[in-house]
Amino acid sequence: MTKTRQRLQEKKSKVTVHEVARLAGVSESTVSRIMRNQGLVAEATRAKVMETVRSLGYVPNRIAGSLASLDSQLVGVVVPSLSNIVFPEVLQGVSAGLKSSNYQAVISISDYDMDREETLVRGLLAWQPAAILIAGFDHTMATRRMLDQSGVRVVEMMDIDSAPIDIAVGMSHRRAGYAVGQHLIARGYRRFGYVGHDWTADRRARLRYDGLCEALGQAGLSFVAHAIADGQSSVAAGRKQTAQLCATSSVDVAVYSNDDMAVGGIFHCLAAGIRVPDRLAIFGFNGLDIGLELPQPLSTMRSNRFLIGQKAIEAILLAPERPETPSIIDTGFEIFAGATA
Amino acid sequence: MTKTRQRLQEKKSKVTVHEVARLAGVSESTVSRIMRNQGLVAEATRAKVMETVRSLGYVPNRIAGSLASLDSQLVGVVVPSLSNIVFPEVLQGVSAGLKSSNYQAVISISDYDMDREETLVRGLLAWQPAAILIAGFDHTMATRRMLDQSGVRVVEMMDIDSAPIDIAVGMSHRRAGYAVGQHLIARGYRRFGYVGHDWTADRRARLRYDGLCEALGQAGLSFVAHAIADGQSSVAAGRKQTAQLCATSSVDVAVYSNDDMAVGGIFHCLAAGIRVPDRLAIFGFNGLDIGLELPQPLSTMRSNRFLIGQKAIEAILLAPERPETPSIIDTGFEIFAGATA
DNA sequence: CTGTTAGCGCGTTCAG
DNA sequence: CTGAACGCGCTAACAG
Repeated sequence: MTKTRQRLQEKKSKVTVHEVARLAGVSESTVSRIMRNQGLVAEATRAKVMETVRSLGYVPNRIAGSLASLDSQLVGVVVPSLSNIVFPEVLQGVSAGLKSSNYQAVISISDYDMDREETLVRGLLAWQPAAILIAGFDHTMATRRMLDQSGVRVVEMMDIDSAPIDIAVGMSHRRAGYAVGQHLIARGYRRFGYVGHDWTADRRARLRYDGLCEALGQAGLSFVAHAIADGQSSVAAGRKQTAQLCATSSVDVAVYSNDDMAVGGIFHCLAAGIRVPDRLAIFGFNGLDIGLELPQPLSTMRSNRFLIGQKAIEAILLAPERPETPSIIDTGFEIFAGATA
Repeated sequence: MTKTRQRLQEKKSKVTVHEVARLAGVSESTVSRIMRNQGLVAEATRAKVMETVRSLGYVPNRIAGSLASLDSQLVGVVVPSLSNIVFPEVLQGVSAGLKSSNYQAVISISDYDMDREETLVRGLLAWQPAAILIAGFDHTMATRRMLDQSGVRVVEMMDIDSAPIDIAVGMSHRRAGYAVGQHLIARGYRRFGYVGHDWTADRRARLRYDGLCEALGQAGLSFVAHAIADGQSSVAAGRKQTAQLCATSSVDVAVYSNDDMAVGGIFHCLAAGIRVPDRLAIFGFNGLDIGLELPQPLSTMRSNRFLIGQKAIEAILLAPERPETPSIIDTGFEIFAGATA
C-alpha cells in the first residue's frame, strides 16, 4: 500500500464492515444484513453487532454498496435556475417525495444553457441514478439520446405540451394561456397588451402567449401592444416594461409573462398612481405567494410546482423500470380571479 | 450470473471499460487513462478508443471509479428550506463555485428539523463526500460528532457568531443588528417597534434582534412594542403583524426580522394608506431583490448569500484536507439606506 | 440463522 | 507508451 492510499484512508473514518465483523466476532455478511435490515438475524447477534457499530461510529460506504448491488439509490435533478422561486418549489416537492425513501437527490443547475445541461446530464448518468428529473423538453440532441439510451427513468417536468422521452409531469401552458384569454374576454376586456421577457430560454412563457393569442384570435381580437424585456423575467423588468407600455399605448388590460413581471407592473402602477384595475387591469401567470399579499391580490393563473416535484418522484418510485410507452401526468392549473383584473 | 443481476444489467446501458477495451483492441488501463486525460497515450490510440467510446455511448461508472480511487468528487449540502429565496441563492453560489470543478453537489433539505438533519448528514457521509456544507450552527450532538469525526471538510454557512467545527462562512448577524440599531438612532428614530417571526428555527433572526437591543440599550432606548408571528417568516405574516402593531401601539419605526416580513409591512401600509416613512418607517433585513423594486426602495441590511455559497466551495477546493484549527470567512453586510426609513 | 465465495467496474501500481 | 494484477468496501447467492 502506497503513501497516497494511506493518506486517503487516514482522512476518512476508515471503519469498514471488515473491522466491525472482526470486533463483533461475526462474518461481514451478517453485519451487512443487519445494516440493511434485511434477512433474518438473531436478536442477540444484532444487538452485539449494533453495539460495535455504534462504538466505532461505523457508517456503511454507500459507494461500495451501490457498486455491489448495482443500485445507486440516487436521483439526478437538473433545473435551469434557482433565482426564481418556481424551481426551488419543485425541488421542495422532490425532497418531500424522497423523504420516506432511501433515495438521495443530486441537483445540478444549468443556467438555462443547453450545452451545460448536456454536461450535467452526462455527469449525473455516470452515477447510475435510478432516474433523472429534468425541467422542460428543450435539450440538445445528445442529451436526449443519452437520456433515452441510459434506460433510466426520465421525468421531464413543468410542461406537458410535447411528447416526453418517458414521463412528463406538469401542466399545459398552452391551454393555460388559452383559458386566461377566454377568462379576460369574458370579463369584458378588449384592448390587450402583453408584457413579457425573452422567450429563447423560457419556452413555457412562449406557449402561454400562443394560447393567449389563440383565444384572442377566436374572439376576433389580438394584442394591441407588446413590451418585451431583453433578459430573464424579474420584478424590475416588469416594472420597466409596464412604464414603457403605458407611455406608448393605451390598453385596458396587460397580461404578463409571469407573476414576477406582473408584480413589477403593480409596483409601477402604485408608484405612478395608475388605478388598478380601472385604468389598467393586470394579469400574471404562476400564482406566486407574493401576489396574494399585494395590497390587492394579483389576478393570476395558479399552478402547483411543489406537486410537480412530488408527483415526479412518486411516479418513478412506483415504477422503477421504464415502461414501453411514455406517459403524462397533468398537475393542472386554475385561474385565480384576484382583484387586479 | 443470476436472473436478477441480468435484469439489473440490461436496464442500465451496461457498456463498461471492458467492452470498450475489447472492441478498440487495447487494454482496460488504456481506456481508463484516456477517459481521465491522465498519463501519456499515443494520439492514434486515443483517437481509436474515443471513436469506440462515442459509438458505444460509453459513460464511465463514477461509482466504481470513486470506489477504486477512494475519492468521490461529491460535496454534500444541507439547507433548512428552499421556500425563502435566501437558501436557493446560497445554492446558486455553490453551483457557480463547483462549475469549473469535477465535483457534484448532493443537496438535502432538513425542513428546519434537527433530527431530520442528523439523518440527512448520516446519509450524505455514507457517500464519502469531500466536504459537507451545512447551514448554521444548530445541530444535534450526534450530527456534530459525525461531522467532526468524519474528517471531511465541514463548512457551516450563513453565520459566523459561533465557533465552527472547521470553517464558517457568512456574516455576523449580531453585529448587523447592532449596526442597524445605530443607523436608525442616528437618523433620529426613538420609538422602535419590532415585527418578527418564530425564533426557535431561526437563530440568525434572534442574533440580529440581540444586536438591535444592544444598540438601543446603549442609547438608553428599548423596543416599545413587539409583534411576533407564530411560524416561519412570510409576506403574509409581515402584513398581518404590522396591522397588529399599528392597531395596538404607536411607534415611529418598525424593524423587521427579515425582508419578507418587511415587504408585508409595506403592503399593509399601502393598503391602509399609512405614509412611509413619515408616519411609519420600515427597515428590513437581508436585502432581497424585491425590496429594491417596491414603489419606494426598501431600507434594509444587505448580505450576499450567493457569495457565501461560492466562498464555501472555494475554501474547500483550495484546501481539501481539514486543517488543525478552524477558520472563519466573513462575507460582510452593508446597510442600504433605501427610502422607507 | 450464519458463513463462504465471487464478483460489481474501475483506478493504481508496477513491469515491460 | 501499454498491459496485467490487484484491490477499493460491499452485496448476492448459495451452502450449510
